[in-house]
Parts: sequence; structure tokens; C-alpha cells
Amino acid sequence: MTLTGMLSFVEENYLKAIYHLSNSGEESVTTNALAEEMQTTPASVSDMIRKLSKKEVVNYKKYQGVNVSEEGKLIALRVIRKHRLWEVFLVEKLEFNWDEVHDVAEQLEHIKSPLLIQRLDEFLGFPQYDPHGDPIPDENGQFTESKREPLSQTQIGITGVVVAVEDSGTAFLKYLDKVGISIGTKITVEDIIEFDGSMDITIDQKKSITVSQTVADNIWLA
Amino acid sequence: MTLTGMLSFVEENYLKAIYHLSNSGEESVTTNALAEEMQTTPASVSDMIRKLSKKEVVNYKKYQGVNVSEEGKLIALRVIRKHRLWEVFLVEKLEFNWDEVHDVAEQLEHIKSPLLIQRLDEFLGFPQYDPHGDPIPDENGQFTESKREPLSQTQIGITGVVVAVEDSGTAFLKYLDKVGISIGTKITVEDIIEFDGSMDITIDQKKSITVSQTVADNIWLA
DNA sequence: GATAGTGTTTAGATATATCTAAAAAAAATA
DNA sequence: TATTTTTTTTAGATATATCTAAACACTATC
Repeated sequence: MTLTGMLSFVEENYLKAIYHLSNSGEESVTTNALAEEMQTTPASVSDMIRKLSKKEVVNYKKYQGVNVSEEGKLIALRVIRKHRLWEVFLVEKLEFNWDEVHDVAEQLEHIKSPLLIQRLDEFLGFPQYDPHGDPIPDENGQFTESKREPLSQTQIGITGVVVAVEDSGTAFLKYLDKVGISIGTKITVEDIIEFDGSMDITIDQKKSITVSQTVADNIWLA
Repeated sequence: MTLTGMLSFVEENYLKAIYHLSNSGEESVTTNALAEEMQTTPASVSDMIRKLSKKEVVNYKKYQGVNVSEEGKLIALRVIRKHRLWEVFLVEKLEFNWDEVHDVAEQLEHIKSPLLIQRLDEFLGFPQYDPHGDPIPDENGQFTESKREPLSQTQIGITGVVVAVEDSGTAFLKYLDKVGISIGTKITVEDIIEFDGSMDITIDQKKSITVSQTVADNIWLA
């Protein structure tokens, strides 16, 4: 009953991971990196890549790494579109916290119904960003890539607005809630500790805290 | 990663089919009937039943048919609950027609997130019936089974209100739209043709039409 | 440029869900 | 009751997605 070109859940997840790791489809992704990302073994990754390559959704030469083909990129972006639209739905309509949406959206993103996504988009008022600040691509995979940089690459004295944060882990988002950082928060870099890359920052011109480099890597400013 | 007792999509679908075919878990379901319902072979059904039996969600003795256990009934009813809540969402919020919701709900019913269903229920205002008039069980599988009978078993002269219709097929629901029958429609039985069981009925005391026995079997009145 | 080490792929195995074909059990019929 | 027919189950195969262990290919070093 599987339609031609129809990918399984697992295949869609691999494609999404390849897209993400390759920095939006440009760089080549190694087998080990993918295995780490997918929480599986390099052997399984090799098998799956061969399969995706046969379906022509990835470009692949043995031992040379892999990245998404044009067709694969569009498929990945459509899955990402669905993921982010569902996240908006969960937060805006069902009052989920931003740290509760990821796992549910990981399931909902695989529902196959173009009409559903079209109507959901409409119902939500055609949102441009998800609750973590990531842009929502349109049906054709187009989105406006706003220029933004990680907090960790900002200089002392610079003030920026948080436009996005990494959305994968609950723990990180709970931490941001605790210290009072969300999309739109104004952050000023007061000092950078060279030893470990941690930063002293001021939040909304009021509260001062120190954040680790790991944290600073996962907050984007504009 | 599969949690203990966690059923796959396919297993959930079998359980649901067994529950439906057994008249809400009372009668015994034959292998052939299940194969027909699941659009597969008796051999596949046998295999799956053995598996479900090992997981103790169905009661099964070889050659004696199968039905859901207490635990299996609750699982089936929770899947049905999800299916019907999603149908309400699609019709009420995303403006789907009642003949467009079934296939999408078949996918959405397998999403695993108790919080999602709790919030969805709340968001929809705790609906008691789905768009086809079927009752929505609560978290514990409880629902008020209203007394209703198929139009085909009604007598001449009787007037009833449509409280439910069979929801599985698009063609049937499109037909009901065409002739002007929906939930709440008043139907009066004018005549019953003994030869083929077809019926002359009046719709909302205005329009008169003739419906086949098959159609009459799939409309419930109260 | 040979070699040690790391990264990657293949070979072979397991579990799920399905199938066809054959065997076994139950039901229907003579 | 014996036999035929139908239903159901088992046996053996296929496809997906995974694994471990072994082989292979690149890279870095001496």
C-alpha cells in the first residue's frame, strides 16, 4: 500500500537529521555523526543511507559522507514545517509549555495529510516562527533565513534580542524559564571568561547572571 | 525503547477492529471476519492474534474465535476516544467535512501523549459525541450508550431523529450530504418495500426520498 | 611509502508484520 | 457416521529496521 516515493517514519527522521547536521543541506555528514544523532550504531546508519540513496533523496558516495538531494531537502523541510506548525498549535491553542512540545511534535510531524497541514496553518494564522523562534518553511520549503548568531559568538558590550533557542531538550528550556530568558528577551554581554567561555550577561537590563558556553551556544541573538 | 505493554500501531488497529466486530467486546470474532475487516489474509490474522493473546489484551482459544480482554477493551476504547476527539477537532476547528475526517483520524488516533488528549478534550469543550454521532468514551472507557436503532429496523409511521451514522466511508457520507441527511435530521418512515427492504422516508417533514436497505442499516435514530 | 589507527561498510542475525501454500481442525452434508 | 467443504492454523519466505562482529578503506604518523 506504500505509495511510490513515500518514506517511512524512520526514513523521514533520518532525512531530517541529515538536513540538520549538514547545516541546511550544504556540508557532508559523516556516518558516525548521524549514528550519534540518531542514537544508533554506524552499521545501522550505513544500511539506511544506502536505502535512502537508492530512493534518490540523499547524495552518497561510500566513505565520503552523505547529504540531502534537492528532492530530499524538500521532504525534510516539509517534515520540519509540520513539526513547527504543530508546536505552535500545542503552545498557542493547547497551552503547552515550550519545553513540553518537542516529543509530541516528533510524532505529529509524520501524519500524512496535505489538507490537514494547510488547514492547521490557516487556523493558526499562518505563523512565521515556532515557539522556539525557528522559522516555519512554506509548502515549497521556502523561508526567510533571518541573520542571527549564537550568544557565544557575541562580543562584550553588545546588546541583542533573543530570536531563537535550541528546541531539542526539556532540561535546557526549563533552565531558560528559571533564569527568565524567552524569545524577545534583551541580553547584554557584560564579560566573557576566556578560561571556559562562560559569559556574564544582563537580562532585560535588570538581572545579571553567568551562563556556560554550552548555554550560550544554544541561544541566538539578532 | 518500546515500553512494556506498549502496542504498535498495527496491534492497536487489530484491537480496535476486534472490539468493533464483537459488538463492544461481548461476542467472539472469527479469523475470517477479522481478515476481511483488516483487508489482509486469515494467516496474518492468526499470527497477530497469537501475539495479542501473549500480551493478554485478547482472550483466545484456537479455532474458537477471539475477543478483547478487560485490559484490551480499555486500550481499544482509549484509541476510539482519541479517534473521535480528533474528528471533532477536524470538523469544529479546521472546517473539515464529516466525510474527510476518517483517514486523518486513523493516523492521529495513534499519537501517544496523555497530556495532548487531556488538553485537546478541554480545548474542544469536552464533547460527548463525534461528528457522526458516536459517543466519546472518557479516559476510563466509560460512555453513555444511548438507546438507538438503525433506520432499517423502524416501523412505518414512526418519526425519529438521526443521532448517528456509520463513519467509515466517504462515499456514504457524501450521499447523505446530497440528500440532506445529517445529525439531528427528522426522518419519518412512510413505507417499507418488502421485496428489497428499501424505504420511502420523509426528511425534515419536507422532502420525500427512497433509500436502500444498506443505507437504512447505517443510519441510527432515537 | 609502509603501518597503525580510526572511521565506514558488509555479513550474518534478530524481531515485526506480512504473504503463499500446505496441514489440521471444525462444520456441513450426504 | 463418513465424507466433503470450509475455516483456521502452521510452515516457510519476504521486507523493514535494527544489532554485533568482522572486513575494508581512508588518514595520520613514523
